[in-house]
Amino acid sequence: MLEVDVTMPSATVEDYIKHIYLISEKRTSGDVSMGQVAEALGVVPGTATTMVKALSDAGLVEYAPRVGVQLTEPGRKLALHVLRRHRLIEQFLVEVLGFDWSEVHEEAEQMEHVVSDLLLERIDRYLGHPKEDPHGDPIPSAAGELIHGQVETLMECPLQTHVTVARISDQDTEFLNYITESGLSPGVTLCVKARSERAESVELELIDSGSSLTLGKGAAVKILVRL
Amino acid sequence: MLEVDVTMPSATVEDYIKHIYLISEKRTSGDVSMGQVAEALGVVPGTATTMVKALSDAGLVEYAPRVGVQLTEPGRKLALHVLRRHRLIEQFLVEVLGFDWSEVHEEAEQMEHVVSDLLLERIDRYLGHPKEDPHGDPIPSAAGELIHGQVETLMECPLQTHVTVARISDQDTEFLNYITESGLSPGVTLCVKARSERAESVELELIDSGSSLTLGKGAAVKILVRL
DNA sequence: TAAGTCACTTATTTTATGCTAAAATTTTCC
DNA sequence: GGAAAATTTTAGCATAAAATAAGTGACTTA
Repeated sequence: MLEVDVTMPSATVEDYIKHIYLISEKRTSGDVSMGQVAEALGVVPGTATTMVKALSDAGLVEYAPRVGVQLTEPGRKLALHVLRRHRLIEQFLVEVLGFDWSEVHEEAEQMEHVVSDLLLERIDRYLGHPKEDPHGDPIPSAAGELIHGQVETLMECPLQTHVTVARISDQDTEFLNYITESGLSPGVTLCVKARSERAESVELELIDSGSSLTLGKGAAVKILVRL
Repeated sequence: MLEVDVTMPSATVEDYIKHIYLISEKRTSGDVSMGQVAEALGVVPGTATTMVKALSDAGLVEYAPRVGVQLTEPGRKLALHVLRRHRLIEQFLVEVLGFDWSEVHEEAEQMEHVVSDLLLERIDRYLGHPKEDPHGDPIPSAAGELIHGQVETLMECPLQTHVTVARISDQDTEFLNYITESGLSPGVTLCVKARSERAESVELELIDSGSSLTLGKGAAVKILVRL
């Protein structure tokens, strides 16, 4: 039986926890499915099930068979700690060593599992305690708190600016299906081209796909984005 | 049977090769014994034998049973590459992030196995291509060359200055035994307090042990030190 | 020169992590 | 209600590196 040591998590364990966190960040519902975990980690579903059960035994996640997985408080702490390492390293590589932001991910992916807390705090201090990494993602604090960039609805956010879908504040399946079909899933980057208060509509451009669409006010206020 | 992949050496393989290099640096004879390897790596002799045979199959070392092990050219290249990573990282931690030289070893020990060549060269450039690490050890070049700090005999080196024993230029067992018993092994730090050309002798103080001893010219010229 | 000792080698196991493949089981969706 | 999709289970494999313990060889010592 697979066992996980919480006091000295392996790189693999850290990666599982990190990805579970990142996936649940993008979701309205609390539970992350095994399929999503497996895909994120690049393993077959059976492998993910085994590992997640081990993580559950270690107290890092709560796991409900056939429902999904969710971080416990210790798990969330670990995830944020790994993310802090990753993002501070990326920021350091870009700011200090002149890397391009597109080059740093792989490097940070390796280093995040070996840098000590001491080194991390030195890096943090050197950078002047940055709040965001080169991709604009927030850097969790040493205490394990993450200040989300401020979130606005599509009716309030600035025009002609790249924003990222953060959350859909509606649980209705029909609506969520429509959102998914329109390509407005959390994490997608878009730009509000125009907004008409009179017509109660916003015109969007999806950056990744290049497509455009128009949304009514009722829908637009349910879509939260961050800058 | 244990196998070693030369194209992507594991941290363990890198550590074995590094230690074999470091041990043979300190020795006059070319061969490193399994006992020394085992002790340096903190494993039982049987483990060292198995690993060294695998390293031999991979072409990184030449191994003669019951005689010892010696790096091949590819092995030496790898050793110097690992050492370059280790020492540049140490230098970076001290110079840029304000670490104390006594704190950096453990950290570098971990990082030396994950930093990419790209990152390493950025670090090197940032530091202005340093020749030595915080401990005074030479940093091998990217091409795999190591410029030894200049070496002088105990009859030529400056007085009242801390120097490190680099090499004993004599193969005689008796003499080497005497050197060892006197505490003058390579790596030991000492200071030449006085030198008398007339009496053909030098008076030494061993920094680590605090003890003193006097050597005749004949012996002193065989002991090479670096600043 | 025989006996003993110490270092080393060999062969075998053990431990630790993770992974796959494929069958069995649930859920979900028409 | 039955097919399809997702998930879990079972069994086993792979890899990397370590330990154990018995056997070998070579120097030492009397």
